[in-house]
Amino acid sequence: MRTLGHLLPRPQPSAAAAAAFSSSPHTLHDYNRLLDAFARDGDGDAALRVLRRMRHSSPACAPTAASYTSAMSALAKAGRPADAAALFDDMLANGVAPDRCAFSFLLHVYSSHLHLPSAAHSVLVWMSRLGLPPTPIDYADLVFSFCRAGRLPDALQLLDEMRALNYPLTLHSYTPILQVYCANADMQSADALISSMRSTGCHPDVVFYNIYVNGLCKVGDFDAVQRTIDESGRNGWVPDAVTYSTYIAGLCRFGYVEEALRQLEIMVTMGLQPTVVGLNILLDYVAQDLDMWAGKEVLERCQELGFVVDVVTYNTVMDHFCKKRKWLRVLKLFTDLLKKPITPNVQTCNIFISCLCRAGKFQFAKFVFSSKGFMADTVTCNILIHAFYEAGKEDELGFLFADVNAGKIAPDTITYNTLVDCLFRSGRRAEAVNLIRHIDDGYPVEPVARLAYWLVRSGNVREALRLFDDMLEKGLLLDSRIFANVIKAFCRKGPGECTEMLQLCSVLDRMLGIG
DNA sequence: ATAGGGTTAG
Repeated sequence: MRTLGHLLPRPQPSAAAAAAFSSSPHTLHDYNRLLDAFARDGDGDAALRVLRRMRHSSPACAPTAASYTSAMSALAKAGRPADAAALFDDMLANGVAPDRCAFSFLLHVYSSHLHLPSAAHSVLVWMSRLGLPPTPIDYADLVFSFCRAGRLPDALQLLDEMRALNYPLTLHSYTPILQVYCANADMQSADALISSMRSTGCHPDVVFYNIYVNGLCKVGDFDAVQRTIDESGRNGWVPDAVTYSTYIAGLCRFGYVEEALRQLEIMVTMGLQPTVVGLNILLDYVAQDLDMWAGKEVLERCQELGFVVDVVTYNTVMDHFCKKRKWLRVLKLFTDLLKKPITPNVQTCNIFISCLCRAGKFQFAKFVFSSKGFMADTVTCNILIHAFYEAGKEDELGFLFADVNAGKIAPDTITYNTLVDCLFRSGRRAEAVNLIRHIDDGYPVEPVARLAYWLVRSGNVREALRLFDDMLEKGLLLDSRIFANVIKAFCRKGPGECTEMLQLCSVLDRMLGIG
């Protein structure tokens, strides 16, 4: 293995780009088809170029609302939703009247991409006033957006407005509401929602019930799950692979692995294949309890049963072998994976690097890190720091910090936490303090809290106080997590109880600015 | 034909 270049997905050449070069569009229809293709590809720049060309070619071919909407779609798909929203303003400035689709798309961008439900709501009001009635999808988009923003009352009010306008309430408007109830483990409200829907003739479908089943699983009410599945025929829906996969994953999470495997059999005899995701969760949990690795290779068994596996399946299994210190298994899986039409992702490489470090193969880990085509990310960085410190090889980390200093890898909170822990464990107290003092964002809470813990535990209370004083002087507030760690550290010093209550109290007074 | 449903690395 000389290069890992083939590990990374290559950007696909744009079909639309090819079309653009092979034939020169002249009519509006041609241009709009081209824009549609760029929208599918998510090529925002190309779409903007087409718009410019339409305006400036001779004879000019003025873009219509449909042209702008396609270009907005291309920008949104390219991860540039703000540019998409700005293009709507361009359209207005160019005297093009937006049609219903343009408004709908703007609403979608505000609600789903920019997470601005209030802005999306004003689009809804705006288009309604212009006599362009919002579609059920627009309403569902907006309900979803309110719910995701944690604004359930606004979402419910929107449903009331729809009822007042005699607007048909679709399943898609109810689904986000159910999600909120389930996320809050409020299954009573979920039940009430379902009965009120049924009474108005809106019957939930599989997806809706799958969300409901997921909610029941989260609270561990498996009797209700079984009941829901048993009554499905009467309620006009058919459980699918996701229903069972959700059920099975839920059972696994509560440790009912035997029952999970039983449900897997039921599911297979019903002619349903587990979804990849469901299979991955199952493998993840089963691996912890049963020693099913010892016998037959699990992935081979999965393939015999015709189960579809993906990169996450491989990652999951590799990680479990790695934790069980079966290095050769991991290596075999990794090389098997490279032979398959499955593309490894960053996680695959990170699991592999983590495995190499645990196995003590630091040179190999470094080699993979610097292989062409392997893009190290923050997690890679954190794995390496932890592993090299653990092995007392921190002096060899230069290769990593070179990339961090060059801005190729951005450290995050976990990086700083890890560094604080590692520096302290290797007796480099001053370096740990220095690190935290010089982070660009300025004293991030978690690393500071960790540092405070270490300082107090190692008897350097004065050093901790100096740190807090500096923070207070800079106008920073001491987060409750910092207080919690200081208290924890003091109370850990003596067996059972805090032996230095007076000192703790005076430190807390100082932190509160009352000492 | 179209929106909404589970998962992996530190």
